[in-house]
Amino acid sequence: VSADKTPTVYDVASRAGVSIATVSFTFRRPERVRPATRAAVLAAASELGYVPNASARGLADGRTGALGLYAYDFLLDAAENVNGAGATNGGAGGDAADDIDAATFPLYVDEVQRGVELQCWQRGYALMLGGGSRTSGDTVVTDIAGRVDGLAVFPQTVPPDVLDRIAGRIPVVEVSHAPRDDGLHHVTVDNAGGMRELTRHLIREHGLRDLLFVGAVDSADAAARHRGFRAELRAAGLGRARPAFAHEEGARAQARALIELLSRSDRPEGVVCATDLDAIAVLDAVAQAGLKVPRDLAVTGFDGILAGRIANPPLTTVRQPMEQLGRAVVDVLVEHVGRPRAEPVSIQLPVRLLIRRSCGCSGR
Amino acid sequence: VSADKTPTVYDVASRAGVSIATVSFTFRRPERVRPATRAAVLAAASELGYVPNASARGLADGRTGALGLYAYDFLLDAAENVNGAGATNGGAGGDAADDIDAATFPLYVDEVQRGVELQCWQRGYALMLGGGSRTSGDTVVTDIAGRVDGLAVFPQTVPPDVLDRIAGRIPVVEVSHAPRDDGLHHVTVDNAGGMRELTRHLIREHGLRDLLFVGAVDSADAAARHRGFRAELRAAGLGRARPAFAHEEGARAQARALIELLSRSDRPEGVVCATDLDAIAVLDAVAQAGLKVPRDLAVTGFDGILAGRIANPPLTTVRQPMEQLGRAVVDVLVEHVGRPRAEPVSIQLPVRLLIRRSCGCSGR
DNA sequence: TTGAAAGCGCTAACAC
DNA sequence: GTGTTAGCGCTTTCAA
Repeated sequence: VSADKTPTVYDVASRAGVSIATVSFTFRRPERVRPATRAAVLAAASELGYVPNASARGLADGRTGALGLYAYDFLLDAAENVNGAGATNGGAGGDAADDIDAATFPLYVDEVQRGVELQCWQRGYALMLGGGSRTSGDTVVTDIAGRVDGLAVFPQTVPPDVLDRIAGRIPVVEVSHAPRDDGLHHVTVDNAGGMRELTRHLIREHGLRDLLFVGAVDSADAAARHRGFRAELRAAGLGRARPAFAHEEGARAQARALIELLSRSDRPEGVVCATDLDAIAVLDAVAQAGLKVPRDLAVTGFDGILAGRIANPPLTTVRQPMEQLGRAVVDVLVEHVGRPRAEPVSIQLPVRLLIRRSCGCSGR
Repeated sequence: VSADKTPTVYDVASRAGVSIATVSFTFRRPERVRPATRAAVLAAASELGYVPNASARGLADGRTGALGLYAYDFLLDAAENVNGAGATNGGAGGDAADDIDAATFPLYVDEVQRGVELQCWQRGYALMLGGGSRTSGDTVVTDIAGRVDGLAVFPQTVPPDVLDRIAGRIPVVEVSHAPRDDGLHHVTVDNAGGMRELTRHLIREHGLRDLLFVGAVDSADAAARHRGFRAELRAAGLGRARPAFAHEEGARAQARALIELLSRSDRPEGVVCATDLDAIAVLDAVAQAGLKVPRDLAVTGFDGILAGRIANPPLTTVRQPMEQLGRAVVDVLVEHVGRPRAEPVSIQLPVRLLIRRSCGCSGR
């Protein structure tokens, strides 16, 4: 029944005895084709095993019907970092090598990605996932930008000028980043507010006064959290906070420094971390320093990833609505398809305090 | 500097004072262009903010540079099913509503997908994720098939005739399905062998003789597991096994029936499940029947998902190398790009027994 | 080394 | 309601 080449509209048309326009209409605007004709076309298509070529379609109508998410090498990075941190902590312990490692998956980005996927299906879009590594340069993100109607990127993942160029072509949203005047759309969460609430909990409910902030504040998100932390200290009259602790020399060096710090008699009463992953590393350091959480000090995270929940003790943290974040990203993109340089939109989602046990509460 | 339309090769060419062919060559075969010319083109491209149109490229050279993974509505389905089963079991318990639910994510498919992603990046391909729901019909999968150079699908996700049609156009691999004569590539694991090993463990190490198999055997995978189970019983001289237990009326009905069955005095000594998710549901039923695992009976799973590891007690199971599976899928696809009707390839990956506590062992 | 030109498969005016 | 036809932006012979 079939030729050797993959069938096109022309093949279907000639087999059905109609023009290619009619074939096209049959698929795009069925109601404009007489039922009998439509049936004939469909029959021919099915007999030939016709599969429309999306490239051709995209070229012709200027839309691809897909949204893009640039994943960078977060996944690979994450795996390395976590291993480096020696995160064998966590109540679940480590199974044999090839068992799933909750400290690696799912992470924050994975949950956001899931939200993006779900919402894409719902809005009738396909999702183009692109992944780069540090070595792949800008070609990958540009490449995926060339194949979608809208693109989502995580911050610090793509050079600003590259993003700007892409934003001139399709809508771009920067996930999880405070609005800034870069012509991109932004979807983020209330980092500062969440951190204030968490810090307040530590101060009011647990009477802690000497708190240390741990984690790099190199991203806008982390900076906002640090800001919220300090603001709340100030509000409580605890102005003279220790400087934020972070070690650039890598996870191992940071761990050592942390252990050293915690072993001193003037160790803080609580450690407030920029992320759950940071907190899990701290939990590890605390254990290595021969101390117990929350007995000897409180430790808190930020994000609400699974690893924090199965950590030992379970991490008190601030939960980000990651799936919602992902869904919101898609909504913004879909709303702006075809209008690349439209007025940038900013959405901020609320966060929620998740009281577990690492702060000293007796909850779960 | 810029016009209002997104720049094309023509714009770049005219700005650089060359032909479009030279622009194209500059990107595709830089070595064939004189350095000075190349530099001029690159400069023009960058000034204009040129982003190549992937649709046009795909149309012209017949390749999209992307691989596809059709996800169906596994994710949505899973969420529903699990909730329906009332799987509030598991040691981690349930946090507030918007916390992550380990019984929902990551599941088997999520881990495989992750392997697919990782390997796609590595091989220089983008990944097109398509998701359908029962209502979306075949259009979605056909649509994504039309935009990629190779497609991976989970079994029972796409009607055979649709798959066959697609396979005539691009290579298709059916993930996690025993080879069958359908012209598709297959990547699967040693389901029967893994289940035999697990069953043997129960019989030899724990002296169990009255084992019940729980779970639908409607998929080839599950069928292979059931086969392995029975084979091992037979080998141990325990031929008269109970019939496999599964309830079509939905998770709730199955739970009720299970509780009823377990409450009887002639309850089995062990329940061998087709999947971890099944096992977690059984754990739940056991608890509701007022019994304790493994004291009153053993329960085992299959897959090795995270939820089983943080279940209470931790699930003894057979771990599938899911990430590897995903990577293998990509490799097969990449190897066959451009050769849709090539000889089908079959790959079977080994599995590994994961002894935890639900079988009665004292391990972790 | 570079340019001219012929498509790739489909969509959407526009004409009939 | 259906057919004709002009592109969509890029790749790739083939000539120059």
